[in-house]
Amino acid sequence: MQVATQPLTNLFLRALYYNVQRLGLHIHPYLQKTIRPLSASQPSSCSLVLGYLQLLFWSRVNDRESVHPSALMSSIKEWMHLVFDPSPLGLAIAIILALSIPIFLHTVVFRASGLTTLPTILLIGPSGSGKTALLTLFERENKPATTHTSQAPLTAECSLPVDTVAASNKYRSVNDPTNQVHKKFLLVDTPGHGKLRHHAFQNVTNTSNLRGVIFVVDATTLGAGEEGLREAADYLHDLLIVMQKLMGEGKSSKAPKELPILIAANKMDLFTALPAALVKSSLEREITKVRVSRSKGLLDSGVGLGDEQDEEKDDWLGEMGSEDFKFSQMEEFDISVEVAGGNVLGADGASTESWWRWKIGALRYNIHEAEIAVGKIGRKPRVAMELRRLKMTTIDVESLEKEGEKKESGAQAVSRKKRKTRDGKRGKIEISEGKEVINLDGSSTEDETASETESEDGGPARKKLKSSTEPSTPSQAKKDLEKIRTFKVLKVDWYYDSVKAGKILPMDGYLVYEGRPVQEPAQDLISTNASPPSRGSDILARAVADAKSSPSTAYMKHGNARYHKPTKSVTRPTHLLHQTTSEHDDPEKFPPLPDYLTKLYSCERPTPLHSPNDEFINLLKKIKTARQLNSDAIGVRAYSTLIASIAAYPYKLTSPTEVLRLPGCDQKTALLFQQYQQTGTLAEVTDVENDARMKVLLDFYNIWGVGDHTAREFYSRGWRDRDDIIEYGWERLTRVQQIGVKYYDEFLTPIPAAEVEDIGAVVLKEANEIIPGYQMVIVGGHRRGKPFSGDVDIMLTHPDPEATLNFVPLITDRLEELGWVTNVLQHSLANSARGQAPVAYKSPRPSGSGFDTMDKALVVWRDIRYDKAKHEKNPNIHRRVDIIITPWKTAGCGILGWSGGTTFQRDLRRYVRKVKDWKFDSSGMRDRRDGEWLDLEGSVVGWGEGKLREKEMKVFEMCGLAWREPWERCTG
DNA sequence: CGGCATACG
DNA sequence: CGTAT
DNA sequence: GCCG
Repeated sequence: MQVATQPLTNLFLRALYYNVQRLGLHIHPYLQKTIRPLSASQPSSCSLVLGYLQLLFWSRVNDRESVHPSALMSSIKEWMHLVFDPSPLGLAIAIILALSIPIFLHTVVFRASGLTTLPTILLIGPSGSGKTALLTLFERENKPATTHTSQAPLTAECSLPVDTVAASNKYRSVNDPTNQVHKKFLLVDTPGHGKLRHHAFQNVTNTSNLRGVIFVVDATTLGAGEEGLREAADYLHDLLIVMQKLMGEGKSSKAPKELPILIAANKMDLFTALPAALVKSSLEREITKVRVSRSKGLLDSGVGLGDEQDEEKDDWLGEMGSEDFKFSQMEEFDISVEVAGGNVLGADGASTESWWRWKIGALRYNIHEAEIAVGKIGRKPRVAMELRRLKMTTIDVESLEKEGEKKESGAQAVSRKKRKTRDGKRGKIEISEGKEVINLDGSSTEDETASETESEDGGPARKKLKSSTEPSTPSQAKKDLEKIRTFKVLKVDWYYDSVKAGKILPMDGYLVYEGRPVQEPAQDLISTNASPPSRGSDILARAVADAKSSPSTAYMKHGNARYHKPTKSVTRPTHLLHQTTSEHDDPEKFPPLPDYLTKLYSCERPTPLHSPNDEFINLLKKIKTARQLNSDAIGVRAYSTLIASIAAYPYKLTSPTEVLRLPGCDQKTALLFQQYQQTGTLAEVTDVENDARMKVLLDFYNIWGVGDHTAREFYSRGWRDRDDIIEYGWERLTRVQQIGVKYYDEFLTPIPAAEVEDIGAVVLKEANEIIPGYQMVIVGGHRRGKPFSGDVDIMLTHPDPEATLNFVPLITDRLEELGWVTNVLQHSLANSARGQAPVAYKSPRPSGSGFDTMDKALVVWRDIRYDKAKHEKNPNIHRRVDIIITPWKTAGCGILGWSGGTTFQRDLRRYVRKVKDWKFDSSGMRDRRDGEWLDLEGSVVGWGEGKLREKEMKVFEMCGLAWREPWERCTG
């Protein structure tokens, strides 16, 4: 389908292009969706940027075919024929249409041209790398005369002739989007000599409309240990630092939104040249060295410890605390690094294709150049969301006006509220008593919003805008475009009507949103409910308050890309623990370390539910969650380990040195404790809690069915709260996610222990109604002694292996019929399946169906008992319940596997792997050497009272582990 | 410098 | 990729 | 982030 769409798309885009030309505009692409100009002579009064336009266009073409056979229609008639006449193609269109309805963005953007300076690309590199030759080559490849300025650095105005571009992308269609770029740009050569580097760096910071940097290196001089490599790495390191700082500053208007750098490995035609991949890795390795030596130099220069961290942070390239430098670390600062080989001179002529390709990418138009967007969307919050997704930050002029007129709770807040009530009304979630139904009805949000606009958001707000800023004649429209630097979103009808009229119409009546572009990376200026520091709720006020209250002062002072885009771990480099000699630090004075705390695996020690250091632990858990939301799985693992370790420590910690004794804890942990001891909190925790993005991610992450990945995914779509999900993404949620959203608050409500036991009793009773003789153990957090649980884990077992086989559907069906279970989120029956076809190549298991079932069902539960006199509907809240079925013979493993905290389980598995070379999971133990099932608990016979506990104890014993009560497995 | 628990839907 | 411990 |  994807393959088929491309050519069809272009047909329509070309039609659009034609019309835009008639209006005296010219088209440019956005998001790599575009078309090739039909004629070389383009009127350059305006340019047009398209975003996913084809969808809009398809639907509009269909909508309007009969409605107005306008200029638009007649002009694209030829393509309409092309497309619709052959029936297979017509069919394809219909299908595509159907599929694309739910897709959101329908934005066409264009801007007045001639306002901005030419985009610029800098040529930087050590002398002798071939920069000047490259510059000359690029000039030669460009037809128009180039002008040399005599001052150094050398500047050349180049242009990208369409032909050249197309030729360099032979494998691409001529209509390919990527051909649409700025056709003229400046190429600035900079001196390569070491002494003159600051010129180059000044260019980086001072050039307006800087689109990219080409760092030229001579690939023949980059062998390991060669001086050329060292010099190049040195230069590149400093250059990247400059770029990083520039990007980090963010708000200082000069900084581009992204700044790609191409490392052009020159002279690849020579056989002594290093391949591009090697150039990359050698440079990374060498920069790692440079980075270390630079930071050493700083350390030695003897600044105070406190300042030193900050100083260093500014001059440290890439990811804080990382051992190795990788170019990918620059992405955190929106700097993409590409290494590509080529040669300027050579027997077969120059080979610079990959460089051209990069350059085309760098010169592509983007939305930040745009001043007008048109689209199908008609309501402000929606516009705000689309702009968020495009990283286009603006401040609503309406809110600015309000600010000017002094307070009055902002219009934005009102419209926001309105939207929320509308959501309620829309009622995606319906309850039909008894059974609850998640309504999957996909009744197009799009159409709804489009038609609503007229009546709802239209009126007063728009008129107001019109009176203040709207021009009344087309020519004035253009003038105003150039005067007022605002970003406007218009309804697409403005475009169609303009086409119809054959001229640019005034924008009154079409304006959906108008905003002033903002430089700083403020995230939630337009629409948010995250972080409401000022209840006044005026957008601007909030923006300011945000900026003030936001991350800790250190953050702001060194304003760093990490603030808004912490993709990687963002820790500071580990410093040595500053040792002060006080009595508290005397190791002699520490309480004796219990022997179990010398053990590495948390399953080897008792870890109670509460520890004297709970406050510190809770802070560490927050860092752990932050690691999770920032996709740092290893960080999560590390924090889990050290949390489990501290949680097992029975004394109140008194000094950082004391922390160092604990397994899984080292310098970094000690420093954190020191900080906690001195300030009562942790800087990273404070930062995270003040981070609006993290708040949103956490809220999403708390939805059952949404993990960290999906949380980030939602965020990247521009969604900022669950209402956004419901309004813009409901149809795209999975069924369980919909349930998760629906019962969001209820699932987060703690379940008192008594209720947990009550639920367990109900499940056991019903199980015995089906097959008598069932036994039940409540596992999970409740078994560990938690007074409140997040969910209920019920484990059922039966002495008869036949009884537990495929029992899960029986019990869930029954509970569902009775009404206790309102939804089944998930069934697991794989162990049953595996039981039928066990590891065949080994000896048969001991009699019976050993590995038959360890099946489970994850369900939504609601108590069916309530006072019907008092309530019309069931007032009980929904609970998450896991029903787990284990066969008797592995019940000990099952209970063990479901009773410990996560870290306890992981460590148990690591332990049996290391000590016994076994593999544990809750359905049993296997030997890693032959895959054979091990009967650990077979020696426990009978099925009376206490036998299950005995079986569980037996498993500990067989593993060589001391028995730990369930409430000693609280590893967190 | 590699490894970090394990399984199922 | 989500869930469970 | 810590361990072997």
